[in-house]
Amino acid sequence: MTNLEHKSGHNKPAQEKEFVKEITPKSVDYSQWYVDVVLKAKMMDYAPIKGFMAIRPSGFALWEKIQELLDRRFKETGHENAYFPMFIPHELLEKEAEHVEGFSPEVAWVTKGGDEILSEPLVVRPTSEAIICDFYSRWVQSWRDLPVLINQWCNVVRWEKSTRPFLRTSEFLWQEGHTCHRTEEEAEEEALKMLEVYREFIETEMAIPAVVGRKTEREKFAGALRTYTVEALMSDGRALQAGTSHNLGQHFARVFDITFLDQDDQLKHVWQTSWGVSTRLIGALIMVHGDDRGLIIPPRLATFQAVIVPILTKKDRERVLEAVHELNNQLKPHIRVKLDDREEYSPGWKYNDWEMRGVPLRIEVGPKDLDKGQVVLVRRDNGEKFVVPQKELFARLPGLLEQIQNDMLQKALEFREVNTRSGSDYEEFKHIMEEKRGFFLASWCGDPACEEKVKDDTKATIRCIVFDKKPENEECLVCDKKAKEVVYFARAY
RNA sequence: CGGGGCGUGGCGCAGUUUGGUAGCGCGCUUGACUGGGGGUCAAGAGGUCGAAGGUUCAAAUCCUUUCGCUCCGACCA
Repeated sequence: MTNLEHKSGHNKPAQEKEFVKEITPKSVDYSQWYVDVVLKAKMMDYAPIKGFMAIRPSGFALWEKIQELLDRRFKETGHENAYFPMFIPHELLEKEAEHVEGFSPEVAWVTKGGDEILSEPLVVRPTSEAIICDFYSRWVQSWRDLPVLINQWCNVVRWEKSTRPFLRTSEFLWQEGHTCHRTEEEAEEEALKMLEVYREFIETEMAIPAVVGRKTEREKFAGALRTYTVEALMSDGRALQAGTSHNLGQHFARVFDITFLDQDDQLKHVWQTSWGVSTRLIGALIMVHGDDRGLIIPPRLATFQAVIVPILTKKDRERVLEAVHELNNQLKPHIRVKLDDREEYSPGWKYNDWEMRGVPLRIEVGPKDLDKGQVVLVRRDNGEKFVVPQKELFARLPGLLEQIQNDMLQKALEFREVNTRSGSDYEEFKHIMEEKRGFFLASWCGDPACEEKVKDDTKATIRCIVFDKKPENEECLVCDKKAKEVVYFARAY
């Protein structure tokens, strides 16, 4: 009941007491820390329905930023946005056998419209392959109609048994790209291209280093030929699937009859891909960068990159206010800045509040600073505090924000490297999965039985099969057969 | 779906063992003094104790049923 002691404010070191007391320290209870952060930073609130949530403005702003930055990349790679219905006739979902088997346990049903019982029950989309393929079967006739490169931003519903804010909710927001191609090679290229878009986005904008690879049969998308994945390591040593890209092959094209007449006068099925990332990315952001004081948002993704906190004393109130308003106006064209000139909160209160919300940089301006022609800067990521002459501020800010972004990535990268281990000793592996977690790079024979055994023994799963890397004459980590693949193991969310 | 924890002012909790006038902290309101790391003082507002049924002179407290949340597992973005 350490947790309760903490919450009621007892038995805490004096040092900690100075800071945000509503947040349970990571070291005490990681899950509780996560929940405290999302609630206290006003990212979300629980809905009156299990597994559902409201995404509050400060959480949604992150999603908007993610949308903006990703959507730009989708457009650059030739994709267009569209929108498809939220409801899918059940018979459509049923067409692809593997697909329906994978999703039927978690679909939500609509059986009534008003007072009338529907003759054809509908399901709320858990993903849109089925309904989109139904459209594509009509839209695609000729090789001239290919490729189809469409994306949609929407919500989906999966009736989950256990849910956690952002990481797994029954309804979540995402984007799903759905493409059709003339050849297998082209589809494969598309699937890998979008995987790389995700990886690059997550690393560049979110400052989260990610490993990419292919999913095993056990872990792949229901109905896909191959599934590729972007995996990130959270600060508790568990892996999180941050994005997926599927080569669907012709599985859906066959059952939905998506055909085109090729130049050689042959009627052929298209080759398809689908790929997506969700609001789960927000969960990843929190768990990769956050600390005991709350969120830390990388500057490129931050709604506010810097917050100006004036120190308003009775005597100097007017001139400080005037100065910060001017500073705010000067900075506005160049960085996303917020002036917190509320007078009903003390500066110290604001420091804690903005730190909890993860604003990358704080700019303090008080009477002493005005006298000396300077401002005080405090970095959220490492707490570093330094004085900058006001004249230099303008020139230094962009570089400083970039520095913070880089340092955050570097820190996450180092964490991942320290927590990526490898070896061939199964006992050691079990021990590491139990004690330290993190990624474990090892060789695997390809037998699902070994994969299953690992899961039973350690709760870890194969997160992905590493691209272009084959074991050299090694045995499988689990059995004594010859290894075929190099894989990352980890306990996952 | 299994196992644990929890439902009491907006939030966090005490009170339940042993039935007897609903309490504390934070937040909120008003005012004054304050203001460089969650300020101080004063005066206030706010609760059918998750719901239903039962036992009793009397139920937050005992009994039965039920609903919800949450954590951990099994299943999944």
